Amino acid sequence: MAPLLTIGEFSRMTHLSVKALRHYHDMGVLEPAAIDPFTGYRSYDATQVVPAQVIRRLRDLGMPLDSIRSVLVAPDLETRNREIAAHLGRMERQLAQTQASVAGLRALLAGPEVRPAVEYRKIPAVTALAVAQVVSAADLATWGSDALGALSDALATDGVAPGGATGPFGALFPGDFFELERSEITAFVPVGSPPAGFELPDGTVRLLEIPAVEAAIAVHEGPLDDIDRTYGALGTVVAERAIGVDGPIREYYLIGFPETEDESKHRTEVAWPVFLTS
Amino acid sequence: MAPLLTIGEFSRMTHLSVKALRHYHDMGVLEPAAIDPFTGYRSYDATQVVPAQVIRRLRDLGMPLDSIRSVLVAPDLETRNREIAAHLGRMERQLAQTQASVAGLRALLAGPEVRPAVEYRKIPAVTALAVAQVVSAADLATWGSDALGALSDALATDGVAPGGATGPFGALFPGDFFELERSEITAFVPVGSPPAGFELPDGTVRLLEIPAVEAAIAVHEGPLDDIDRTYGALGTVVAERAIGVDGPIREYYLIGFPETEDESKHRTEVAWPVFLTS
DNA sequence: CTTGACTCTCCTGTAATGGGAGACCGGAGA
DNA sequence: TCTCCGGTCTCCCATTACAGGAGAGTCAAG
Repeated sequence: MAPLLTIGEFSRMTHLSVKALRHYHDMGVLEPAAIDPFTGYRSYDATQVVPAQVIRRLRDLGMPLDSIRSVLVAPDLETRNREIAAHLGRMERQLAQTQASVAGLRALLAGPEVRPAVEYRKIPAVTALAVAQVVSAADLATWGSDALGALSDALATDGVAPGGATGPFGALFPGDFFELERSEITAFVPVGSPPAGFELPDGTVRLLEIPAVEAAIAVHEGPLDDIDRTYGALGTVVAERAIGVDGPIREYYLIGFPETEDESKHRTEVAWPVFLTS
Repeated sequence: MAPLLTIGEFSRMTHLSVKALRHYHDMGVLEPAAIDPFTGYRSYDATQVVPAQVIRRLRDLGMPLDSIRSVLVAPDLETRNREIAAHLGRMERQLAQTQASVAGLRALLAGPEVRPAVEYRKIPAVTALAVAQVVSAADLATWGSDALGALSDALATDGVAPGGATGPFGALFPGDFFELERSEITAFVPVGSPPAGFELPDGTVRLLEIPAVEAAIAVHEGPLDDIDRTYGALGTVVAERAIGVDGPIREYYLIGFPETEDESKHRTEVAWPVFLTS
C-alpha cells in the first residue's frame, strides 16, 4: 500500500536531479524512506514528494540547506513560518541593496567626478558614551542601528548626561577593518563630563575618552552604501600630498536615520587621521 | 605627481579587502599599476580608485568577474551599458522567479492537498511539425518560447498545413531530462498530413510522427513553475497502482502565453506514458 | 640591529551541486 | 545460464569569489 520508488522515479516526480537527492540525503535534509543494507540503493516513499517540493521552492529562494533542514524539522507551523519570514526579510534587504547599488553605479559611471571638498582640521578630545564590538562588514548596518539604540537609551538615563549629547554620533574604524572586513568597531556619542563617581547601569555602554586628532575631513552626501566614493576621494588627496596616516578612521553621522528616512539627505563626515610629514 | 599606493592603502580607499584585490589581479580584472620585480609588491595608482569602485558595485549586483572584465575592457559606453543592461535583465528575471517561488511555496504549505484528477487514456498517433534540441533545465523557458515562435512561423507558411493546427502545442521530455536537468526536448504542433512530397523550407522544423501512447494524464492549472506539483501527484498515482513507465513524458499546452498573459489561467496537460502490468 | 607592521605565495575551505570514473545491481533476451 | 543494458552506488574533481592561515620575505622606525 506504500509503494517505494527508486531514486530515478522520485527524481522524475519531483524535478530534483538525482545528484541533488543524494546530496540532500548526505546533508540530512531529505532522508530516503529506506536504504537497502546490501546494495545501498535508496528508496523513496510517495509521501515524500511534498516535502521534496517544499525543498525545491526554498532552494529557488536561495535558502541554504542548513536553514531548510531547520524549517523542515520545525514541528509547528508557527516556527516554520517565522523561519521563512526571516529568510524573506533577508531577501528583501538584499533587493534593497541591489537597487542602491544600481543607483550608485549610475552615479559612478555618469557622474562628472564631483570630488567632495577635503579640509585639514584638528578635532579636540571629548568624553563620550561608547559601545565597542568586533563586527564584520556584512553585519555593520545591523550592528550600527543596535548600537545607536543602546547609546540613545543610555543618554536618556537620568544623571548620565545632564546636558545631553554635545555632538553628533560617531564611530571609530581601525584601519584593518577595511582590509579584513572584520574588526572591533566603536560607536560613540560625546557628552559633557558626567558627575564624578557616576556608574553606568548597563554593561555594554562605557565612558570613553576620544582623543584629539588632526585629520583630513570630507563630508559624504547620500546613502552609506556609497561612502567608498568619499573614502576614495579622501584617500587620493591624502596620498597626493604624501602625508602619513595613523589611528582609526572616524565617521560622524551628521544627518542619519534618526533625522530622516531619505538616504539621499544623509550627511556623514569622514575623518582620516593624518600627521603631516612635510 | 602620480603617487603609488600599497595594497593596504588602496584597500582602505576602496573598501575592497586585500584578498579581493589580489584575487582581482589574478583574474585580470584589476591589474596593479606596478609590480616590484624583486619583491612582488603590488602598487596601485590613485586613478584606479574609480574602476575599483565600479567593480565593487558590479559585484554587489552579483555580476561574475568574467563579465566585469568584459565590461571594463569595453571601449565605448554603449557596449558597457549593453552588458550592464543585460545583467540587470537577468536579475529582473530572477526576481520574478523568486516571487513565483514564494507564491508556489505558500500554495504548497497552506494548500489543502488538491490532487489533480488523473485519468488513463489512449492518445492517438498524429503527424506534427516539430523542433528538437538539447536543452538544459535553466534554458527551458527561453527555448520554449523560441520553439513556439518557430513552429508558428512554419504553420503560417503557405501549403505546409492546409487545415492549420489540429491540436494544441506539445512537447516531449525524455525521462532523463528531469534527472540530468539536460536532454533533448522536442516541441511540436499536430497538423493534418501535408501534401505528398512537400518540403519544409526551414532546416530546424521537421515533420514528425508522434506515436500513439497509453498514458496517465492530469491537467495542471497555473504557472509552469509549479508543474512539479502535478508531476508529483501523477507520479504518486502511477506508483500506487504499480504500473510500468515507458517513453518520454508529454506536456500539452492547452492554454499558454499565446492565449493569456495571466499565468494563473494557464492549463497544461501532463501525459505520463504507462503500460499496465496488472 | 631588532621589532612590528606589512606583504608575498601557496594551500585549504566554503555551498550546492555537476561531471565523470569505475564498480555493482537487476531484469530481459539469447 | 550468460550477457547486455540501463540504473545505481561511491569517490574524486571542478565550479565561484573569495576568507583563513602558514611560512617567509620586506620595509621603516627606534
